[in-house]
Amino acid sequence: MVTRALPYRPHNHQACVNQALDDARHICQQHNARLTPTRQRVLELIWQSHRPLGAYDVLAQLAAEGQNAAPPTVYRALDFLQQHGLVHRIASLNAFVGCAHPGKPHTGMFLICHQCGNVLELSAPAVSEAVRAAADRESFRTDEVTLEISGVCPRCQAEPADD
Amino acid sequence: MVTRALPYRPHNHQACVNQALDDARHICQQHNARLTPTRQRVLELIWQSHRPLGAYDVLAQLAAEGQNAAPPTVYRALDFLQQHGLVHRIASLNAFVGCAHPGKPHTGMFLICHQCGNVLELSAPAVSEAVRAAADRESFRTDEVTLEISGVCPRCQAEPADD
DNA sequence: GAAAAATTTGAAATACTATAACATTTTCAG
DNA sequence: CTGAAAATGTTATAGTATTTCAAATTTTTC
Ligand SMILES: [Zn+2]
Ligand SMILES: [Zn+2]
Ligand SMILES: [Zn+2]
Ligand SMILES: [Zn+2]
Repeated sequence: MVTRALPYRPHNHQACVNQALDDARHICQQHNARLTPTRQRVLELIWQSHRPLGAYDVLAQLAAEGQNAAPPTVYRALDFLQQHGLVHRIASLNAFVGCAHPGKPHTGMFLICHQCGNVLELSAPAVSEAVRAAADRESFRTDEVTLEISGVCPRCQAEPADD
Repeated sequence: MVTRALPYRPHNHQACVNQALDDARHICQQHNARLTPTRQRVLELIWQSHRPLGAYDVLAQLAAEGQNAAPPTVYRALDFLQQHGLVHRIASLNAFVGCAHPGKPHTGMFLICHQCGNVLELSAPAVSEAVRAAADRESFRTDEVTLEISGVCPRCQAEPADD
């Protein structure tokens, strides 16, 4: 298992980006999918930090770079990246974040710090198991799980809390 | 504990509505909050079924009844109802559903059938516990949990599945 | 009960998020 | 090369939510 940096701790983030791009190239090759320049650029923009980015934020940055971009440009790229498990959509924020465990099957659980905005994606088998069990008990067939925890990360808890 | 009807089974739904209104009156009294006519009407509209309703659906129905209503009218009422734990927002649907356990503290877990659209709100202590434990392990302070399961309810699994 | 304060509602505009529809270009297999 | 498939460009529009300021209503205080 690859150890990943904690989003809210200072770290060599360029390593995160490089890893994400490597993973993406790998996965797209496996899937016979094309990581076109736009798709790759959107992925890079999403990975510029561990904070979820809105589609229109991505759009603004693409436009600033002189790219001919309209909303569908971004949404298509994001759809593609989601489909191949490279980014996740955070429903409670209407925003997108890079997947921390691409390739591995996982049901994401997101710890969202509403102070610093960073998101940590956990894979918590015990939680997934409990969710599955609860759904089973109702004879409910689970297709997708949205699990987003909003709160305060350790780093922000320690800080003076300016607001 | 009060037993509630299962959303996707035929039941005397008027009882659900009456219960919800009774609960609302009770809770608002306890909170020294005013269940004004608009707020009550919005709650009734939300409770017209166990399917989440979009804010603009509520708006359309209010308008059809001749009420002078604009988007803020509805969003204000929904905010109020959420604040007092009478309705929940389903982030993955941008829609609102009546709370099945008003008054009792609970972290909702929603089983959303994407075939019939009905939502069952579970209180699953084992899941809540697992979520809390996973967050604790990361020293993350949990404020809000969004847990939405999309899938197929027992009734729709049994049916021929027309689509 | 009247005046002041607080809460709620009305109304218009606007911001933000996402998709539809169709034309054009690029890629790739045969 | 050529035709089919995939990806992108472009314009318009749909859907969701908030900002702002004014007016009305309810509650509190005197
Ligand atoms: Zn990083
Ligand atoms: Zn933080
Ligand atoms: Zn019912
Ligand atoms: Zn169903």
